[in-house]
Amino acid sequence: MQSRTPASRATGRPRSTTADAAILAATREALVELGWSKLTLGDVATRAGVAKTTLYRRWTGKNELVVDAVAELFDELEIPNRGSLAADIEGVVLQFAAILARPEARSGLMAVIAESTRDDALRERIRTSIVERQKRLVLEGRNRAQARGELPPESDPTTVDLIFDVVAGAVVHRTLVSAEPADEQWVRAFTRLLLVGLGQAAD
Amino acid sequence: MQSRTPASRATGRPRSTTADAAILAATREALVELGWSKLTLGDVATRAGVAKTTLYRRWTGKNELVVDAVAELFDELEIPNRGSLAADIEGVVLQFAAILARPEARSGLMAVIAESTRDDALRERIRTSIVERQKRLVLEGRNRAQARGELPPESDPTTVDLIFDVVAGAVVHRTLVSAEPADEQWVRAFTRLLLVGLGQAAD
Amino acid sequence: MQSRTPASRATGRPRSTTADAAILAATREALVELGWSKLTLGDVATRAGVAKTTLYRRWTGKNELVVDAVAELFDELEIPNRGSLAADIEGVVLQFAAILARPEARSGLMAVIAESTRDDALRERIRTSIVERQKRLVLEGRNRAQARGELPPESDPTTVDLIFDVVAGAVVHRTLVSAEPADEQWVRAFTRLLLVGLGQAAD
Amino acid sequence: MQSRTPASRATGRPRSTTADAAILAATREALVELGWSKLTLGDVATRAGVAKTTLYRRWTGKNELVVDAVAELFDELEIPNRGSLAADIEGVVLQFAAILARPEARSGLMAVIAESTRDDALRERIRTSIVERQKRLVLEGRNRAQARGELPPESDPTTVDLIFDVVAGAVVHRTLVSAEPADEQWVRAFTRLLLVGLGQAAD
DNA sequence: AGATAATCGAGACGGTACGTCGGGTCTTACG
DNA sequence: CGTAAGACCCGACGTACCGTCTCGATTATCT
Repeated sequence: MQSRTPASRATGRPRSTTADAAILAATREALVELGWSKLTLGDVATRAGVAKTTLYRRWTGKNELVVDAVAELFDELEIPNRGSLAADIEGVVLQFAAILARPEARSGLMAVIAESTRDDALRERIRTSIVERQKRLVLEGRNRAQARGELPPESDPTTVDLIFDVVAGAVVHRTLVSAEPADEQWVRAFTRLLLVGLGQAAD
Repeated sequence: MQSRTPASRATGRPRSTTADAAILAATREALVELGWSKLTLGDVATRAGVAKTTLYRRWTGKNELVVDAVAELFDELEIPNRGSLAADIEGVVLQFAAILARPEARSGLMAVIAESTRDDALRERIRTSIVERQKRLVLEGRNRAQARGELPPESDPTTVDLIFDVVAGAVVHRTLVSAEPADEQWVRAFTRLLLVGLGQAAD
Repeated sequence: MQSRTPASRATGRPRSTTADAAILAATREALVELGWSKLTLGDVATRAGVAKTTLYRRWTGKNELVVDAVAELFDELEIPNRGSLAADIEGVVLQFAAILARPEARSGLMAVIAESTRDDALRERIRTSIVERQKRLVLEGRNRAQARGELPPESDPTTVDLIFDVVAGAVVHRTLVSAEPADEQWVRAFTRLLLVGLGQAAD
Repeated sequence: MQSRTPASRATGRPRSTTADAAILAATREALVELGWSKLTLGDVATRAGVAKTTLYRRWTGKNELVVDAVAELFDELEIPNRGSLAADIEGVVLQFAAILARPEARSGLMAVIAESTRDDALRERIRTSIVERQKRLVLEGRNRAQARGELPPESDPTTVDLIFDVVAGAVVHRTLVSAEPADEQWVRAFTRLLLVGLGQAAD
């Protein structure tokens, strides 16, 4: 995840193998307690039982560290096989909402996105570590729905991006901006809208 | 916008009436040049030709100031009357995307949302100043579509919230997270998805 | 004391006559509680029940105000007639020491002297308001001693200055720098030294 | 001079050894140019080529810093051996007057004394760093005069304090309060007064 | 075994911005 | 005009973190 250069490592004391995980865990812990803006790297280092030097040797700054700490959270997402497209969508959206309900995800994710608007390297890191990695969910769900015959065998690749933006964007907006819970009722209404559209939604 | 108490202002020198606008404009200018994280209140004060104390007398901190500075940007949004619901949606989404393309909106908006995850007062301020204020667009669009007969005369109030989250969330996610432009082509695809849903989208 | 211009006062509301005394009293009170460096003019104004404007209209700054407030303290000094030069000296020195034991004199006096090292106008004000005004004590004491025949009828004017510097300097140094009390025992030893000198002091 | 704890310094980067001297020199330089009240710690740090934090790590505030900066000035005092007590006194008093003629001593010394009237720790620091340290001059002068037979072999310890207060006080008062130069003529008259007293001074 | 070399904890370093405080000025409405 | 109130600009305060650096002490691999 961070920019190691394992090739040139021949001699000298090797880096502590446990430090990385300790630092990322300490980062999430600090995010929960303090939030993004009050999180300091000195504090993270102290929590991780590590010197500040060690931290800076592995990450270039606060942004990169938090991206890595947050990215891991989303790896636990999985699209369930509930027998229908609607049920599958509802399942994964609920999982996503559950992650966004955790404070380390809430403040960490939005903050690095905000920073990324002025930092191309950071944006790329986010894209690689989070966005592209989770598009697998949309792909898998579509494949399954096509196998079931619920969706036509289409192959427009931009549709995946569109759906990802709509699903992720709606859940994020609901939970973080509107600050309302994405509970089962909301998820059902959202899924219905996604499947049949506005025109038929009122049937 | 900021917490004035105009009732109790009887004595002493009155607050400068021009300072507010100058400060908000300076804030947007600084957001463009520096972005959220490098924006300092001292710098904003200097740009506005105002003392730091004057700034702190009116806003409690960076977050509140930026919320107010950004909120004004969205007031220029208007839902056009293009004759059909699809065309109306496309029009307002394009306007929204245009605002989000401006750097002062990009970094400012996301940053305050990030901070609001740990600050209830800030979240309320965002909700009042930005979110609720712009829901008027969804309401007006729906009314117009119902008058045209494009939508059934429905009155579920949560539908407005849902649509707002889906539209705003999708555009924000597209432009800021996926970091792709919300151009005409994308907007058309998104509007189609919104109107007819996934099931019919591939016709 | 302060720079009034009573000639040109013809029209308009007359200055409050009680304000001056209230301000000087408030200054001494604040000196006691806070000391020189923590004394603020805003606080003095509040204590005196007066607006800051009123204060600045009458004094140009903190230094001038404190000089005036402190100068009044020394006006109560009087050289007693105890029948002998030694007794007279001891009496006036004890009075002087008593004034220097009061906190408003301690911190106020030294502070304005310190400031006067960089401010000629302030130094002149101190000289006029305090130093020259109290040299009357030395003159009177010498005249009385000459009348008694204790001192030869000398007329070197610089001797007065010398004695004043020695007496005032010694007491100030004893109380403020060495921070020891100028009690009766010390005053007796000092007077003996002053009268008969080091050579005979050990008899 | 400042509160080092050299015992506990085992780990971490050691403090810069050159910084102390640079800071004290910068302090004296700033005292000359600006005087006490306009001297700022930020400016001193800049002059010394040092960060403000480094300065605050070693001194607790302006007062303590100036005490140390000024105290060094008096270390150059030495009582000369001119063959007689009178000549020795005149010599050291002239040296003392020369130091007090320097602006860094004038405003710095009086200001810290003024502050010390409200700050016991500061008073103690002044006493240790300046007053007690220079009493060596009186002791040495007395010993030499006793060896010469000019003074009786007396041993009252309070006499040293008394003489110190009288000499230091008189010179300080002459130069800073009366604001007249302590030139050779004045020093001669003062020494005569000190040796033979008022009674015989008019011979 | 000893040399070499990169890592480690610790903490001082030069900076930058913070949010507050006080100084002295100015602008109101009132007397 | 004087006054009380209080906003104004300005500059310094002392603190907190930043990211870098310099230590002595480890802990590996390579002679």
